[in-house]
Amino acid sequence: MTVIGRKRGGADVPQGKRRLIEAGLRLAARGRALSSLGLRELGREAALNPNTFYRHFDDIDQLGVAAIEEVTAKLRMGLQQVRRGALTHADATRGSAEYFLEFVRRNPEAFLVGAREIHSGSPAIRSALRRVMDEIAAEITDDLRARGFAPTTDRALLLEVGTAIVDLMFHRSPEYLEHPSRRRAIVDRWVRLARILLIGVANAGDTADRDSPPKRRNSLE
Amino acid sequence: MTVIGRKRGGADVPQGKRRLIEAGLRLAARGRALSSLGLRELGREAALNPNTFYRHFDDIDQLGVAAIEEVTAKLRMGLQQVRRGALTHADATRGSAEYFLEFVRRNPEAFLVGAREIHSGSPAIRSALRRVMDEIAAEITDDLRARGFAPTTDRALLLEVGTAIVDLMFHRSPEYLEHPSRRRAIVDRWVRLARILLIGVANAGDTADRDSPPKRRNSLE
DNA sequence: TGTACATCAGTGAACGCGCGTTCACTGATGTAC
DNA sequence: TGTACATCAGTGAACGCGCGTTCACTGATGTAC
Repeated sequence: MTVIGRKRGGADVPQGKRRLIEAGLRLAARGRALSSLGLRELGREAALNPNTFYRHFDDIDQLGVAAIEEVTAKLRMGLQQVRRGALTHADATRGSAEYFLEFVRRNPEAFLVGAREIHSGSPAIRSALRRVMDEIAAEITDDLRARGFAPTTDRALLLEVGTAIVDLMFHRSPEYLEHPSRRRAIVDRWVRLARILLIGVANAGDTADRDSPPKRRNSLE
Repeated sequence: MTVIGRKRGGADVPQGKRRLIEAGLRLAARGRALSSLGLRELGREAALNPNTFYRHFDDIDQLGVAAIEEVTAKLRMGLQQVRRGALTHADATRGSAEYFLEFVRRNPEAFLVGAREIHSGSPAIRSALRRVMDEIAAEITDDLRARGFAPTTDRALLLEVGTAIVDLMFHRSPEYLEHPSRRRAIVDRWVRLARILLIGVANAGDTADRDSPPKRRNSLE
């Protein structure tokens, strides 16, 4: 009641702004860079007057940042949901891969854009994306720890491995989305690599800072 | 002498075409997608008449493909050169990382564009990039083999690990280029991850197709 | 409860500019005989 | 060796179109008193 500058009872983001953001994601998912979208093009896609854009943004980069923040918020929420159900019964490696993929499948559009903008976008866009990726990596790491995996290994090292797993999956996810027939093989490969990384870190944790070549440790060969 | 359609005694690529390609790389390295470059803009950057473009290309995508093929050819050549010198004396892991980085440092422009276009570009661009990356991975794999690393491990699995290493380095290379002060730390991280992958594959090669969780194998913990 | 005012999302017309593209041209190099 | 012709990279002027941006407007919602 005494809140100032907050109109329309709680609907924080105006409809037109939402539609422009969604239009941006839709267009960018077709293969275009977010920053290369025209603002008349956006207006058309959103079925809005071209200059409605200026009510909400100063330029397209600003819309890009807003769009990515939508995406990452969505991802973070989706992850929380899926995680509770999927992770209770399954081995950690395959479980991690699959909850990630469930999200990818459910948000192909957002994901194609995200995977693309991680290297292209403005600093703001990139840091928003890195933030979620690091968050997922941290979740994987904590999950492993909670399951008693490699208890003597340095947590920082485990986190690096988690980050590597996320990076590998993230960068290959467009391939996953674009070739449904190869999905099985791609997932198998992810699982294999994740397992190798985990075996590696469990066996190498205590020598990771030394300079001896890895072949010295092939005791099982 | 009897070659038809081959004029000007061997100078295959006309000067203007070269200048346009180089202008494209230069502009794209500043952060723009190759496909978003204007062709008048290219003409300006190349100090050429705008429509000289049409002498050599039908559209900007075609220039993009030509540019990427230049880059990858350069990379392939650079790799061969650097490799001979660098790989004869050094442990395989660090050596591999460093010859890669030497190339990155010497061709920052081409590399920033490459890392960006791997997810954005046209199918032709992407497959050209994947080709070099797979080639590098194969070189790493063969190198490991030649050094007698993990002789009983399936070559295909070793190749997957090599590919993962290349992917990780490739995707993080813009970060490497953009933050000179963090270079040491980034390289150290690459080396650590590569070593973990190699230890992992050496220890896990024979169980990679089974479903047992990795923690069962922590015999060294 | 009513009235007057403020705020703000969205509209429609209009601007000037740079863009992609086409055209007919020039001049240099290579080829035929 | 000379002459006539073909090829092709690069030029300069011109076109019409769509773009980003500005402006003054409308109409709905919220606020003051």
